[in-house]
Amino acid sequence: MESNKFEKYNPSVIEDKWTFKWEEDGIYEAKNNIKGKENYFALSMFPYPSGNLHIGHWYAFAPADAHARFRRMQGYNVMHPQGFDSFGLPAENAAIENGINPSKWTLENINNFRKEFRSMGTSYDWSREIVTSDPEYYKWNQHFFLEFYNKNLAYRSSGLANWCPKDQTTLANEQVKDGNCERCGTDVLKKELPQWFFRITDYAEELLEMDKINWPEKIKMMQRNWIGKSTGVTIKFNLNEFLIDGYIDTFTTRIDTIFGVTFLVLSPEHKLLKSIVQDNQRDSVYSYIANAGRISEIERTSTERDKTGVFTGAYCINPMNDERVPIYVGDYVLASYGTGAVMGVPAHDERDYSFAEKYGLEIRTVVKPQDKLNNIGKAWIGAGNLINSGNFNGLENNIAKNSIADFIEKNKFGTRTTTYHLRDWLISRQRYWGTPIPIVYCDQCGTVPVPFDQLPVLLPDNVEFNPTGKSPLTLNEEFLYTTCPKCGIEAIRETDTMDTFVDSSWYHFKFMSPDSKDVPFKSKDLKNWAPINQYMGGAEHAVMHLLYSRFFTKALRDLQYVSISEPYTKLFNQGMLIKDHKKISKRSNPLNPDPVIKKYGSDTLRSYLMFLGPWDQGGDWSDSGINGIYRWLNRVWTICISGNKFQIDGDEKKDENLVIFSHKITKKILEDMEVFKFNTAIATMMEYTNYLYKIYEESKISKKLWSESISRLVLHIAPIAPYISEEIWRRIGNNDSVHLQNVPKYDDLYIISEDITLVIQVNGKVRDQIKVSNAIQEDEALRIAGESEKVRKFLVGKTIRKKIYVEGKLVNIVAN
RNA sequence: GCCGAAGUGGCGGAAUGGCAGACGCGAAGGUCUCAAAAACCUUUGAGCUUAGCUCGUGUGGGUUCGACUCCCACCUUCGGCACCA
Repeated sequence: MESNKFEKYNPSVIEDKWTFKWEEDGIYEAKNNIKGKENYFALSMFPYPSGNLHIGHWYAFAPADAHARFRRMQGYNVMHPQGFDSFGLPAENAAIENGINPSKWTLENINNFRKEFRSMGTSYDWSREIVTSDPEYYKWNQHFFLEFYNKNLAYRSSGLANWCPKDQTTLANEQVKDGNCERCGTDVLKKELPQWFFRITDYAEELLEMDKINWPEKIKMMQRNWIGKSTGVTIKFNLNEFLIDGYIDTFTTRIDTIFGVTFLVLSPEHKLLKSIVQDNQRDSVYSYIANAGRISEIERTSTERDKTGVFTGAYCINPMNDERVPIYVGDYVLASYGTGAVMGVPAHDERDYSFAEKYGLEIRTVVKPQDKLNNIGKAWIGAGNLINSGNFNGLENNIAKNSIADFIEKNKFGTRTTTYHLRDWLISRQRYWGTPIPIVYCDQCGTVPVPFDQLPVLLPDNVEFNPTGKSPLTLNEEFLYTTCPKCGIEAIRETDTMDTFVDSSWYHFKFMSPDSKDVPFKSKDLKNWAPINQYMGGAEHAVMHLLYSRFFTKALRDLQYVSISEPYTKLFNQGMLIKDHKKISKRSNPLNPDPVIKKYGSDTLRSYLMFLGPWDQGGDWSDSGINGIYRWLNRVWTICISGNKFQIDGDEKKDENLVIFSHKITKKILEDMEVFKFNTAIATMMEYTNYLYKIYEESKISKKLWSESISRLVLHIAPIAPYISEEIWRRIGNNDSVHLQNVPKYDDLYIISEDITLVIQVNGKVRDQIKVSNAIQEDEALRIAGESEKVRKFLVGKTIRKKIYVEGKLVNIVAN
């Protein structure tokens, strides 16, 4: 046994110690202002407290924390807060299944999460914590709801809503994926219900403006597609023959094909349908409508399904040529888009084509295909010149679009129109665990908003959970019955609660002003912190949370609560962590961090997750790979802790090489950390460790340089592995936390070395490498290259055609 | 069907016009040990007539002195959207 054997790296001891100490010293609590420092708000999308943190959570939060720590060490005054998006279905489902109180269940989970977040080594400022199910928080949801209501940004409307039969609630359009409930995957149905909406469509145009935000192009594209702007013409088809002063509006982007209309199709929900249907068709039309209401959304919108429809017996008039056009009902036409009615142009629209083919309707070509082969057996949707189109014959169809639109507007047949795929945000949920909507219904006064000074409308505690499709709050008489704020007679409350995406639409502002009680946030705080400098989270929120948040910010701006238009200046989306080719999830592919932490410690787990690959592309977990990181941290520990065996004066050449290398790795690491390339930053730290390890074994370096190099290494590691770096930092003689230090510096003077390696190629293949001075000139380089024996070998019997010189890098001799 | 991203050793990945495979895992051999583990050292893309050479970044073409990198076409995988008129 060695007598002077140094202490071994023991993660569990040092990690517990520093978690406690950091908390005690409050080193991560953000001051609103620090002289000479720029504020920096780094935010991870806050979690739903679902039980315990799994490694998927670690993958989302640990690299984000490392980046915030890096910014702090760059000298920013960083705020990196955390909170809990704690309203939502799982709590209520747990209550239904196991009889646990949702509030209790939620608070227990939050306690787990807090504890586990601490053991992750996060630098969160817990003094700003947010819990959305806390009345102190959700009263502001109600407050904003009322402000929206007063500004006509919130309204109640009856109509067909997306209905999830399993979760027993309505859903917003954004929360239906492929016709399934985004949460549970159940087929979504349509249900007629009065529901509350936020008028997000008022902001459709502004939401399309994304030039000023630094977000991944992918997310911007998804939002653009979701908003789905299209421009065209709404044109009226006269119904006088059947309905006095009646007409049907249809929206089209292809007004150039107006002369090709041979039928009209109304959606089964179209409001004029029942007034125009003729007696001999009434039975079949009514049974068709009834049937359309029964089938699920996925079935109805499946592109594979045959187009079906029924003739109504009625006709309308095409204003452009006064032709009589038969009107059908067909469920391939959606009530929710455009006007809920389409003009059928089978020759130039694939859907209309298959409908016409099925029902034997005329297919009239009005745009002549440039390539005649393309007109066989399907619709021609390409460009061409107009035929069969009256005065517009011969025009190129894209030009005709304009001319016909002008003509239509001049003759008042219709108007140019812009439509959007985006629908208003349905926020009513027929569930308990959410923010009560602050509205009272009075027989005398109608819909009455709860006055601001009566907020919050508290969510009652004792409620029967009985998922019947009615909000559980309807069963709580104490909640349900109230008096009208206006006239004082008995009235009932709105019993639906708000979509939990309302909670997360403005939470970032509350972090800036956590103590504000009388107003949601103080303008001074907003001035200090808004907008968020760096937002980090998954791409699954592209058209939900991230869209709602942008809308909310703009609405709050127009209500003069905030002065910014975009909440998140920069956005980074991490990829997905997979294991065995499957997504890691609590149920199907679990990966529990506890045994990993027990065996290796938090630092190793954090570092490994960042080392797996580029954060934005996701990672592939392997149980054996983590060994490498653990070995690395042990090596770091060894070279830093194991005492002073170095000479006062080192070897001059070795010292110089180490200095050069040190500055090089710092440059590389700083560049990589800046843009979230943790994997290559760690690889560089490993290279540096390996280099130092060799020196450590030889012991031939000056003492001063050695200790500088060790410090440099520890400072670089600090954001990635906060515990081991803190422990080493203190042990090598520092009194302040490593996390309050500045990142190491580099100087290009050291990086540009005097010698460079000149690569010499013959016909593009490397044949020699020669060390030369970095001041070398072209003619000198070419001469040296030509003299190389290795190069000459490949030039025998050949004629040199060309010589290429890339400054300071390479010579290529072309010969044949 | 449409839009987007990606495809590199046994594996995760690096290199974005100039030495392909950094860094790590795994594997093989060695040192230490009674032994094992750990640790450390060496080797590790394939092939060949092995001081060296040839081939090699999904497939096929192209641009270039030079291509993983740029252009065209295709294949595969993964995301998103999908009867949006």
